[in-house]
Amino acid sequence: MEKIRTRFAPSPTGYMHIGNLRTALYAYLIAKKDDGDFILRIEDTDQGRLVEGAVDIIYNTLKQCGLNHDEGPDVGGNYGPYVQSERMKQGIYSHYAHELVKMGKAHYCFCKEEDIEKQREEAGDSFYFVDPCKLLTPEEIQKKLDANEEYTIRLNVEPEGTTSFDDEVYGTITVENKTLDEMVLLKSDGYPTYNFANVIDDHLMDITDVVRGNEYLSSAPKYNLIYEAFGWDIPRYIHCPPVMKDEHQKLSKRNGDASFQDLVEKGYLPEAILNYIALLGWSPSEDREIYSLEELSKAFDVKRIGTTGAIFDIDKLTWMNGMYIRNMEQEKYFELVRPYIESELGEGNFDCRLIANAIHDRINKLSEIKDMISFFRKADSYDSEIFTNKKAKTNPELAKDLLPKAEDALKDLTDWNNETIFTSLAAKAQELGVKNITLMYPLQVALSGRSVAPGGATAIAEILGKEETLKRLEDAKSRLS
RNA sequence: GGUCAGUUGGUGAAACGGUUAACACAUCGCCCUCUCAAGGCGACACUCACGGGUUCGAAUCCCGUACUGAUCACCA
Repeated sequence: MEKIRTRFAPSPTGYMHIGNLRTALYAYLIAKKDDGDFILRIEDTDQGRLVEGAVDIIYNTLKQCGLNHDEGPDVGGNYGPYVQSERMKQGIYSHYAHELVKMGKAHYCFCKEEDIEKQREEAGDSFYFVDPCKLLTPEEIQKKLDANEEYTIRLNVEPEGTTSFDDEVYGTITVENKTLDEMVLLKSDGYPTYNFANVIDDHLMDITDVVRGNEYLSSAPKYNLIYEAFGWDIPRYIHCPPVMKDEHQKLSKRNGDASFQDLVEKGYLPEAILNYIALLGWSPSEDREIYSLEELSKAFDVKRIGTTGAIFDIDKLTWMNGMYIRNMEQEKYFELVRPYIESELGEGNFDCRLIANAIHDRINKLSEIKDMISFFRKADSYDSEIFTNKKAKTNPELAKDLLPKAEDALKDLTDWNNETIFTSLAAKAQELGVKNITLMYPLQVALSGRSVAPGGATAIAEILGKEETLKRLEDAKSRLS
C-alpha cells in the first residue's frame, strides 16, 4: 500500500485558531493511523497578510500539541523547500503554468483586471467571463509578449459538460462546467494563485490525502480540472465541516474568538483541547470520549467525520479539562499546579502538596486556582451573616457560641493533621450533641472567610497550621462579639 | 441571484429500513458528605426542519418546500 502523506498548509497570518488546529489534527491523525507522514507547508504567497512571528506560533502550537511533523521548513525533508515563497523563487509555479500553456491546456490572458471588473459589474449575476485572449493567434501573442505586456495565465475550460469530484466526507459532487470560470493560475505579478500553488505543491510533495475546510468544497471541481490538465493522479479529498461559534458564525480570529493560545492562557491543557476538538465533527465508533493523541490516531476514521458544522462548547471543554486534571499522574499534576500555587501564596509559606490535594477535584482549569486559594494568605473579609447556613443550622449567634468550643477542641492538640483535627472536632460535636457540620461550618468560615472553600474546615486548618488557625479563630470571635 | 452542501433535545452526537431514538456536556433532582467539588443514582427528544411519496415497516430511501451555510476574485 502506498504511504499516506498528509499536509497542514497554514498561512502565517496570526494566531492559530481552533478550526485550523482541528484541520491540522485530522490531517495528522489520518497520516499516523497508517504510519504515514505529516508535512508542514507554509503558504505565504499573500504578501499583504503576512504577520511577523506567525510562523513561530505555528511551530509552537504544533509542538505543544504533540502534532510533530515529519517534514517542514524547520525539520527539512526530501520535498523541500516547504515555504511557498521559496518555491516561488525557484520558479516552480511559473514553470508549471507555462508548461500547461505549451500543452494547450492554458492560455495567456492580457486582459486588464479593471476591465473584467467593469464587465462583471455591468453584467451582474449572470456574468460569465469569456476570455477574448483565447482567440489570439500565436503571432499576436508573441508580439504582446515581446512588447512586455503584462499577462496572466488562465486555465482552459470548456463550458460544456460537467465535472465531478469525490470527497471522502461529502461524497461525489458534480457541477456544470459553465459555472466554473477560466481560473487564473499565474498572476500578473508572477505569483501563483492559491489554488494553483496548492495543486502543484500537493502533487510535487506526493500528498495522498488533502485535508481542508469545507469552504473549499465549491472550488474543489476546479482543482480536478488542473490535475486532469496535467494528467496527474487526483489525491483523496477530505473536506471538514466548520467549527462554529454559534448557529450562524464560524469561529474566527477576526472576531477575536478563542485561539489555541488563548485557551492555554485560560488554563486549558493542550491535550484536553486536542481531545475535545477531535470530537467536534468526528465521533468514534465506540462509546468513549477521552482519548490521548496516540489513541486518537488509532481510533480515527475518516468515514466518521460529520458533514454539519459543530458549535464549540466551552462548557464541555471545561469538563474535559477537569477530567484530564483529575486523571493525571500524581507527580505530573503536582508539578503542573505548583507554579500557580506558589505565584499566589509565595514559596515555602504553605505546604504546597496539601493545597494541591485540596484543590485536586475542584478545579477544571488552572486559572481557577488563584481565586480558590487566595484566602490562605489572608482570610476574606466577610459579613457575619455568612455564618447563617440552613443545612448546618447555624447563624451568627450560634457561631459565636460554637467557635470557642472548636477552639477548645483544637488548642491542646499536639499532633496537627487532617485526621487528628477531624477526630477532635467530631468528638467535640458529639459532646455538644450537634452534627459535625454544625461545628465545622462556622470554623470553615472563621478560617477562610468563605461559605464555600476547598477542603472544608479540617483541611484548611491543617494547611494553615495550628498557630494561624487559632489566630483566625480569635479574629472571628472578636468580630462576632 | 446562480451553484454546491447541510438540517436528530440548549450543545457535541449515535443510529448504516424494524431499538423504549445510545452516549457525553449543560440543566434539574436525590444519595454520599465538615462547605463546595469529585463520585454514585435518576429526570430531561410521544420524536428526528416541514409536506408528500416508496415500504408490512422510515430519523434512516425518493421528491418538493423552508431554513442555514459555503462559494461565485490576478484573497488565501
